Amino acid sequence: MSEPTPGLDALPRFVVDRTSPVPLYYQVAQHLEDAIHSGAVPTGTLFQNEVDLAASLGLSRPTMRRAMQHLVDKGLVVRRRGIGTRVVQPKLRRSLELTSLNDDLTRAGRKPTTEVLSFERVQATDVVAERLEVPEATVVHELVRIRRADGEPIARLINYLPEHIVAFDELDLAEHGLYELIRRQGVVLHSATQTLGARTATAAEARLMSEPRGAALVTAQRVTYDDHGQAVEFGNHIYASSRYTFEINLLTT
Amino acid sequence: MSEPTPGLDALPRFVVDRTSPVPLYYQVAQHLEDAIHSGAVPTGTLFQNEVDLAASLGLSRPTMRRAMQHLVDKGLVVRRRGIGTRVVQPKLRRSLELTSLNDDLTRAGRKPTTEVLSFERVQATDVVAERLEVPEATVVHELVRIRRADGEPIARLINYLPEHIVAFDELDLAEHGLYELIRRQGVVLHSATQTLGARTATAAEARLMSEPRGAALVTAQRVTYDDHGQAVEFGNHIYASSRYTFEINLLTT
DNA sequence: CAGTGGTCTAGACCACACC
DNA sequence: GTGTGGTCTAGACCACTGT
Repeated sequence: MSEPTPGLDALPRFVVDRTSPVPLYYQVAQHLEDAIHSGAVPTGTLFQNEVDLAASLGLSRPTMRRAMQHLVDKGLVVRRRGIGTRVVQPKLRRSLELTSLNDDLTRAGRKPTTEVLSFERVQATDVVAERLEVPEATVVHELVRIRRADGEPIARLINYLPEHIVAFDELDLAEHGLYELIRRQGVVLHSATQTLGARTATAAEARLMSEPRGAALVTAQRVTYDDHGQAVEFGNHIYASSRYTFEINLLTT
Repeated sequence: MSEPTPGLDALPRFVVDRTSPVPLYYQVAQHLEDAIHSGAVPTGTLFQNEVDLAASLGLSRPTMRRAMQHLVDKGLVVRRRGIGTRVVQPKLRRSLELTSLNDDLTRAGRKPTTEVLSFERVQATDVVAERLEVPEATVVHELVRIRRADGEPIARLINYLPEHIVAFDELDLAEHGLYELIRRQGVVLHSATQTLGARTATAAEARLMSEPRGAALVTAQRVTYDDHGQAVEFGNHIYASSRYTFEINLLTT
């Protein structure tokens, strides 16, 4: 078995900034990540061992290890006892994140627009109450939006939120992602669980999404929780499958 | 703001086994995780501070911290400087993993069966070649399977694998998950990228999946990489949306 | 054997939250 | 203030890999 790139690694000059509030391990990790993504350290490269690397940067070994571990968690390198640290395919830019569709589209260089179809207070149905973990018939906010990219309909988003979460209005919603607005109120988002499926569009949905009759839609149901384990949002969404797919990257740790 | 469960935490008697090959931090993390999942340490509980906890277990603080960090990574607790470590809703049993459909079904208590429709060596089409990162028209293995649960068709799985990966036969495939067979050959799976979408079934597909004509199918395309960044598998799958959905749990860190 | 990463220790100082 | 977690150090010993 021949090594893809057996070369030892001489990292470009780099010194940490000990006056910066940014942790040293993070400065190092960031630097190495940039070097990998820029192609300066190609796939297959074997790093110097961590002891020498720590010494040459004037850091302790635990700090150096922490930087390395950060890269492992991101899937950028693989470490093996007795072998070393090797750069792997930098394919996974980011692991799965809790992103809003808004951000996804912006990142893809498209211009998302949002139309708020309705924004009302309603009594929670049994399904909504169960997901949000509130008593049935509790008053919650229901908001329905259409998200378009370059004018084309991408998704119809229906969200339910507990009353106390909502401190914004239609105007804010048309301009900002829902998560951004929630976070802005000091809510710390912690986790989410999402279910993806498919079904055929009803006639009304097809019209709304500019799709042919009977078109296949991607469906998504998502519940988001804050760091107290409280459900802060339940979403029930449909996506035009001809214009949007979900990408999921994962590590096999 | 009143605390959900203000009680300090008195952990049940527990001593680490210093003769075990299992790392101490892992023993501690496992013990705490069990305590959380069993309900012995309910949601909202505030842990003792890590210094005392370390002392009471006869461990150093870094080791205790490492155990804690493990729980944070799993989404079981939240830590805040100046506040403490709090148990959150243990909803996320496991984050997103690279599981085979086989395992998913077995875990759900259903009986998966696999029928191998074909298992041949073919020349890679341009799409397949691109995903597997091999030259066009390279010979690869193509295998087509139907996965059923309790007799009902759930998915049609089409996979392409580089020739050197395949050291198993149809019989193995009918009994074991594909990933299991790949791993058994010493291949270390590292990461995968998956795209989920939807489309309507063709007449043949509808028949195969016991679905009505024009039914919506969930589509999935997945490429799996080993720890050298080599693509080891490309899958192009369809799922009966009436019988299967994808569940995705994620942390917002 | 020599070289690698994996684990663990016993301290230190700092930033932040709450009283 | 006091108490919490966050960072960092300078060592030590071990387990695994390859020669």
